[in-house]
Amino acid sequence: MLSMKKETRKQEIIRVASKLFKNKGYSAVTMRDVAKAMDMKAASLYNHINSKQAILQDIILNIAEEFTSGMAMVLAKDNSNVERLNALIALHVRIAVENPEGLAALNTDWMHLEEKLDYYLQLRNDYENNFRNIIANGIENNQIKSIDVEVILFSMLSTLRSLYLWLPKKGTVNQKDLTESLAQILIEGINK
Amino acid sequence: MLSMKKETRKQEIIRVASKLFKNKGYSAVTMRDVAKAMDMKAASLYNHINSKQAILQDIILNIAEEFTSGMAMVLAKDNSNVERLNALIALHVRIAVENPEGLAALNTDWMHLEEKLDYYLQLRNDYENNFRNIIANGIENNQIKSIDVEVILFSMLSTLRSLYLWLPKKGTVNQKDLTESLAQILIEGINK
DNA sequence: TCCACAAACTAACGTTTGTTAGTTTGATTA
DNA sequence: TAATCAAACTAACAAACGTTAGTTTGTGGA
Repeated sequence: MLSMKKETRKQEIIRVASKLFKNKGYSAVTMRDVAKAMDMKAASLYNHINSKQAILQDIILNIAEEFTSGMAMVLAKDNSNVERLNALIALHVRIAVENPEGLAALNTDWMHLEEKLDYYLQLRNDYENNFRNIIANGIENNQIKSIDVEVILFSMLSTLRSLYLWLPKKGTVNQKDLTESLAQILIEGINK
Repeated sequence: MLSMKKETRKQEIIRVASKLFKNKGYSAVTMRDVAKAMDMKAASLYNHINSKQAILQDIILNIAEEFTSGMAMVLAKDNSNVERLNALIALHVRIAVENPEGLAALNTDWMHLEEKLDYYLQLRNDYENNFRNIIANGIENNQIKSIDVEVILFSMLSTLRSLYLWLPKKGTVNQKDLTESLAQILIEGINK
């Protein structure tokens, strides 16, 4: 009976809210907007959630922690640096396919986290440091071209972090194909 | 006496506002925030600008039109497709260095354009189509690897559009070096 | 049948929002 | 000196904001 649980009303509100957040951003979405999308009155939302801010925290921190544990699994395996980069590409694709709306909130509304802002920034910073170390290690060991580490890092992260933006356009995505195409482009380049 | 004009009060407000928009987003910035940053009262802003919305339009449309004319210049020259991609990388770097705050508004707040939204989307769509055609042409002529055109397009655009995010971290940037590193990564890849 | 409880409701609150109207100030020009 | 004008001000507005309090409704178990 694994994963047969029905979505609670709270989870439903958070899911609907994250869809609205994706379109207009956290600040431009009102509790009355969320309520209308749920077909109820704004005050009724508070039977299920504590505050607007709590919705944002739930959305963003769940994903941030998913990235953190994903990175931990990548580092746990004894793979080459390039294989690790491939695994990270797959991680980003998987999360983007599963929850593009949540990723939108994470990418564009993280600065509206209040009490949890520092915690989020810590997770993001740790993640970037781990990513950076893999690239730097690859350069040291002559597996990756000797280009500015920061430029490589942010070039890869920019693409991977923007996946949520154009992934929905493609209807049902073949996750494996997309991962392979991205790996090809990000690692081997496009020049023939 | 070229380019000796002093910044008008209106331009100053728009510049200050775009800096605030970059940090918190258009919706989360109030006219009183802008006023405080200008060291005046909110009502006084209206001696110089017509509305909050007009500020956003000024910021975004100026940049969008700069991309449009930049693309036109790239297409005007009789270059190879790969050379054209290089020129577009240089275009994005140049605009990002000149006006990272404005680019932030364009990338994250374009959906809050009201009357001008359709016009903006038309410019963006045209730009993407031109970019896409260059890549498709390169594949047809065997200059670019035969990978899904959409994946290549959005991989490149994601990186170029995110430049404003991490460019300020690097202090004074050597525009030429950055352009070359990016071209290397985006076109030749990072694998050795 | 009665009770409990989840989940909706109405009504209202204090605050903040973008914006307008009318006024004052201080420097430049006639 | 008097007139002009850009650019600031004070005061206020109606609307929208997140949220709270207290109440009603409908369903399932004792």
